[in-house]
Amino acid sequence: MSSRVRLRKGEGEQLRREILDATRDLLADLGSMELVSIRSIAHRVGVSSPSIYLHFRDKEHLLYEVCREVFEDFAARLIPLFSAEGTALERLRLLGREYIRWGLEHAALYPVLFLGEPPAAMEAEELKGDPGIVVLEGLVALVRNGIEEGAILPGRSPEAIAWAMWSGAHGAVLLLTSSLPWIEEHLTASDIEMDLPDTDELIDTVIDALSRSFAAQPA
Amino acid sequence: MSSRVRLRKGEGEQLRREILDATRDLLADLGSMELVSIRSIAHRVGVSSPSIYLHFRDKEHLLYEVCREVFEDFAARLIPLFSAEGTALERLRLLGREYIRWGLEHAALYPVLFLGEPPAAMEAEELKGDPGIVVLEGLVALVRNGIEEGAILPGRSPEAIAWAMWSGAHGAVLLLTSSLPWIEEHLTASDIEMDLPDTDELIDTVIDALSRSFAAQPA
DNA sequence: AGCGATAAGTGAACGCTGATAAGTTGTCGC
DNA sequence: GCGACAACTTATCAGCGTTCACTTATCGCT
Repeated sequence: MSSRVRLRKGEGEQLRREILDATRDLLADLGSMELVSIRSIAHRVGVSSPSIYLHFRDKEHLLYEVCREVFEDFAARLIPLFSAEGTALERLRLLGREYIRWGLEHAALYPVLFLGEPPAAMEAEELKGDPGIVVLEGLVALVRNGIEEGAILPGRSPEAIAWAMWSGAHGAVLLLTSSLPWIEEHLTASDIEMDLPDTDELIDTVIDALSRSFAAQPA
Repeated sequence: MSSRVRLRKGEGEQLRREILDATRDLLADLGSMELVSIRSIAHRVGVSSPSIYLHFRDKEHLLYEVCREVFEDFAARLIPLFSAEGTALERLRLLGREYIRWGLEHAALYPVLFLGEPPAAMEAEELKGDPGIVVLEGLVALVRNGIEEGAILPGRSPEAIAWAMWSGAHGAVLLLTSSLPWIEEHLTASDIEMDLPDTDELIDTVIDALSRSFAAQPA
């Protein structure tokens, strides 16, 4: 309850920014959309809860906007790799690694970004420049490129190959951030004997598996 | 509000079963734990909401119990495949396919089962026979087996390979059930041009990618 | 048959949530 | 200095998970 001073007459947009920042921070702290309440956001900003609704239609839109901003960072990290050096396959490996790394760094936000869907009341226009879609398009293009230049085996559609790679990276991020931690914890609590994979080795294995199997010539 | 008749004195456990069934059905209908309220469960069973608490400590435990029952079905479908015919690699392929198929069939429950964690107040003992853990152990054992019999390339730990395969299947199920549907819908709504993968081809591609890349001899 | 014990279930309430409507207050242009 | 409007608050609503105190029906026992 920072007891903000009321903004001057044309400066209402500043509150919008403060709300977005506070929401992003709370989301990263608590790791789940449900735990972030409108009231807690308002409290952190130092404002009453209905003030949120002066700038966002509802909680869903606010969270989507936050996600979209974080997605911009995601896109900024991945898009340069589309034109990195090396063969298309090497660029795919880089991309996969960076994707997983980014996902692990943003463990709390990743599920919100990649498992939820955009608000139902979202107009198609707003979704147009969605950074996630842009990266996906780039990935498919990169695979298509790899097939054309002979680095990737033909036979499968570029979309299937791209989505298969996405599947591997997506699954790895989610297993590492959501399943592995509690399995690890509960194994030590009970007396079940079970070895768990090393994070880095799992990442290497996923990347290797996906890239090797599509490579035109065995590495 | 079916206005149930009150059960006789030793028959209280029947309500427990009715609650579990109603919860499973509601969960499959609505596809999210948050949308299933204690009150809606109670209403469907025809009982007042505090009655739920006569049989379950809280919502989390109730949902975990439902998940655990569904997990039993999951385990029942997968465990036979551990001892199916063919090489370890062929069994892994079967397993991967069945895993994804099961996930797609239980699209609403899959995220609840595989993304949430068990209740914090769960005692280690209760988690002991968790069917998910059993299947995971079987998967690792199968990979270890495959390495020993020379069907799977050594060099990576069995845990890393097993979890890499899990990653691919996990990611494929989640992408197919959560991302692909709304991407598809929003693409047609806006005028973005983008091809999407065919479901069956994506599954084939993921399974092929993961199994081929670990195979000792190229298929 | 009647009574005490207990299982089965309910009604009302608490503090939380997202959201809305109506009201207040500060600030700007004229 | 006054009207208009932007910025923001207070009060409120319905619904959520959960708890407590209460009722009611059934059982075993004398």
